[in-house]
Amino acid sequence: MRTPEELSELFRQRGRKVTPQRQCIFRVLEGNVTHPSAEVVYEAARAEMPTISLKTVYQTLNDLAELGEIQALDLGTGMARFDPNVDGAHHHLVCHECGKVRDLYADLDGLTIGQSDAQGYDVRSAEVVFRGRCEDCRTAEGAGAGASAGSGRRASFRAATTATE
Amino acid sequence: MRTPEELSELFRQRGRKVTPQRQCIFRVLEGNVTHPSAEVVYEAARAEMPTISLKTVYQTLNDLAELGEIQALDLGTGMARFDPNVDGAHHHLVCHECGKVRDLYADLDGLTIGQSDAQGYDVRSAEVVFRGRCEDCRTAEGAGAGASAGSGRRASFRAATTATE
DNA sequence: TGTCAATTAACAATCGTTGGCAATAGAGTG
DNA sequence: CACTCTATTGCCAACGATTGTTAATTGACA
Repeated sequence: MRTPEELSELFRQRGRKVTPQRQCIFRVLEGNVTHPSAEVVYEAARAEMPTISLKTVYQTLNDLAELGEIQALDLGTGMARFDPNVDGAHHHLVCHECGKVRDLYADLDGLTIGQSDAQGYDVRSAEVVFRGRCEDCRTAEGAGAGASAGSGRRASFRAATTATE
Repeated sequence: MRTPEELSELFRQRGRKVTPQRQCIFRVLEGNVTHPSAEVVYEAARAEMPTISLKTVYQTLNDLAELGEIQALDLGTGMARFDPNVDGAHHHLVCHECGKVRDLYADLDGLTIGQSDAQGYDVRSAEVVFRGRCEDCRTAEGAGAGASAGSGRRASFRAATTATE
């Protein structure tokens, strides 16, 4: 996602008006690595601007997604998550317990399929979602029995991590 | 997913009763590669058993998912899709236009991450969802302009296909 | 045969999200 | 500055998928 200033310019170019509400949402999203839901963006925005409405938040998030400045993610957590990081080459680690999401910068050059394998699909994107329990959930609750240990998992591509909530 | 007979046996073992409704749903799912939604299962079941209720369908699908006999998928199509194929090693091609899903049997040995990359997550599963427009949607509507052609995509793993709806 | 789970119908309720509406505010343009 | 037209707000209704409730009935299994 671009900077709030650049976004303002972009909105103007597209005939959209640059309102304080929208600027507020731009700021909330700037550098946000928590993959927030609309509700979370709403709360954060209200901290600065108590009268902002949930409607406007949804509206603006959709506008941004339309412009390709953020990505709406369906990670199976029950609600849309919005990711200002549109750098493409990253995927997601999702905790099935608390819903926490972490970015996974992975060397997934291999993650494309040839036309012959695409079964006629015009493939535009490939998303990988890794699911498991995050460290917090593991240490917090499951103090006793530890069945897993992730025995045979192989590391087959390089990955670099990035924060999140 | 096992055969209806085996499922019946399994249900009895678990103290669940084997009702005609459940058996009907077992049959609907047997060999079903269409990744049906609950509603679709409901319709198919009603063909055989007109009085079956949607509630029972949801109940039974959840039971089967609990037992690991089917997998509930969230493919971003707005509703849960149920996959009797639990063979693990396959992923999905989703048409963002009509929602059609195709199995993609892919050689994705590479699709595991090492403990060091898992950021403390106890990773249990990795799903890959490829999104695009299916052949039907492409030929049907987009007769004229064809911008794409999927220029630079590389084929980097073998994939075998499987039917779907 | 008897018990207890399962089913049914009909309906309310949930949750995330979108829509309508009327009134007001305010951004952009001239 | 003034005008216009979009945006915002508040409030509430509605959506679609799913789950819950209730009470009455059915039927599987021991």
